[in-house]
Amino acid sequence: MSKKIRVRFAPSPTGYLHVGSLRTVLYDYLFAKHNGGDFILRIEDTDKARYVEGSIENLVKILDFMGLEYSEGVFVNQDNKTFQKGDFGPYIQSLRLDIYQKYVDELIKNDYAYYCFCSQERLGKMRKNQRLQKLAPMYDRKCRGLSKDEVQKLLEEKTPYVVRLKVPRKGVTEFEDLIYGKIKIENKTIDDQVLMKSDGFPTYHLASVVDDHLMEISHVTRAEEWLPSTPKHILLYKAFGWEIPQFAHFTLLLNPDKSKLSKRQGDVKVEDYLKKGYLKEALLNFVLLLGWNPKTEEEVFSLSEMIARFDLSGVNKTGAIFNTEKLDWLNGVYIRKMDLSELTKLCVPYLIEAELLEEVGGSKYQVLSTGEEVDFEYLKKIVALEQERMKKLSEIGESVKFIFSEKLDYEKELLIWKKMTAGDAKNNLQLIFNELSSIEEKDFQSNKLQEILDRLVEKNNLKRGEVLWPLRVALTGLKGSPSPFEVAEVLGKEKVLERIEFALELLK
RNA sequence: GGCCUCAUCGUCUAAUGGUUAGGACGCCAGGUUUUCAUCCUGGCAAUAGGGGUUCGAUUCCCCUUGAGGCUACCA
Repeated sequence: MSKKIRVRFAPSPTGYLHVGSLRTVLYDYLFAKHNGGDFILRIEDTDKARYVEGSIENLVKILDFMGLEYSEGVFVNQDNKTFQKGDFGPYIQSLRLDIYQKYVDELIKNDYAYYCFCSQERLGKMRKNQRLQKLAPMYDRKCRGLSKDEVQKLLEEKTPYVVRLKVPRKGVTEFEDLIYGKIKIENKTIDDQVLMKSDGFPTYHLASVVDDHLMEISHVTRAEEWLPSTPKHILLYKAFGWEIPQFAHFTLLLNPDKSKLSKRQGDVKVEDYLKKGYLKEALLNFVLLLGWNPKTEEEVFSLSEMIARFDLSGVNKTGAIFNTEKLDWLNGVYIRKMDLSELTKLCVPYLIEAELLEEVGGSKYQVLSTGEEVDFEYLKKIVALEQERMKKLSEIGESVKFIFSEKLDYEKELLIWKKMTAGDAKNNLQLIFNELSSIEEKDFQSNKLQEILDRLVEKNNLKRGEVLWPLRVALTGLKGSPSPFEVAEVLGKEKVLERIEFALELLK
């Protein structure tokens, strides 16, 4: 019977969720769920200076929105206050200071760690010199040789100190990474890492090892940047006499110039992408594929399909450039697949933001340009016009603006199709106008209008384009748009006739 | 500088000793369509370089080159 798989996502509350972290959480989550394990959220806030107010709440909210549900960790209640749950105490490191203190004392007692009283100033000078001499900057271990009495004296004098790991000077530390394979590092190249800072907070290294052990994490999963410090962690597990968990390091997401994905070269916040109108499904699916493949040619996966299919053997060792071209395509795929009501719900905020509508309550909306009141059902029809061509939700305002306009603005030449003359266009529009005038409002439906106009084309021995192009332009004012039948249905008889009259006027 | 890691089309990737090096996005061309989009068909496009090992290397080994990460009392 193998040990229960327990995986944690352990972000620092520095303000927002990075898209790279989104991929890491996704992999964490999928790995845990695929193996029937536990998925846990732990907040690593051991750096007071970098803490950003509200970021824990924000993080929890976004994981929740993404559907990446965890069973232990930090939850946010309705008053927006955090609380913890689980068998292993608080999952916020700043609330666990006494625990780390206890373990650090144990380390010192057993001679695996030591007090260091060196000032930051001395350390800085030391490193500068090392650099000048082309040496690797490393702590020179000055305090490692302090006698018990000396330490005692300095402690009594209240000299500020940190606690450092006593790294063996000989030997090799190695481990088997689940993604990278065997990693070997000579101990002499490992620095005597600070474990406890002078403010009484642990460093990442200590806190994560202690917590991963205490929370019974079976697989330590994190980004590649942690690969070089893993031997330090192994040394800690050994010093404590603890079982060493499995490690899996995931590659970084990259800028187009292949450096670590950063703010300077584009958006990195998950919320930025959500705001732009990317669907969570598309975003998840996209980051999934940035470093994992199913070994088949499938590419579109729902969350539950991902859980069923994900395994570490499909995870790559090469960092992937975060290039959103494919994300745009995937987003379109998901938009087209989406239920129309759902899609419309998501589009409404963008229509409001584009200042086309205003919510008046009771799922009624007011059209700002005309003052008309419309309902949700009507908005569904409008969204349906664009469902096939939309790449991002944020495009909806611009692309359906023509529906809401009181008066279209276009060049009259646009009404003329191919080799037609202005006169032809005018005649044809007149024919259409006459025909549509005689139709009842209730028959203003896409398929009926299509029949009627097809008949009109045939009767007058015209080409379809000679009728449909001028009509479409008259109704939309656009070079590219949905078909005139669909637009006419949405617009209704009165507006259709108005717009045709307006076009006829232009062609005079 | 030291340590660690990585290297297939522009991008995401498949192929772990034998394939015309496959797919997807993007791009180009054609078809469908009144237009745009969708959809369909086709095309362009890659094993960083050099040595080995082998009958045979994208694949295994070495070197070079390139790229990235780490090198904090940040995570």
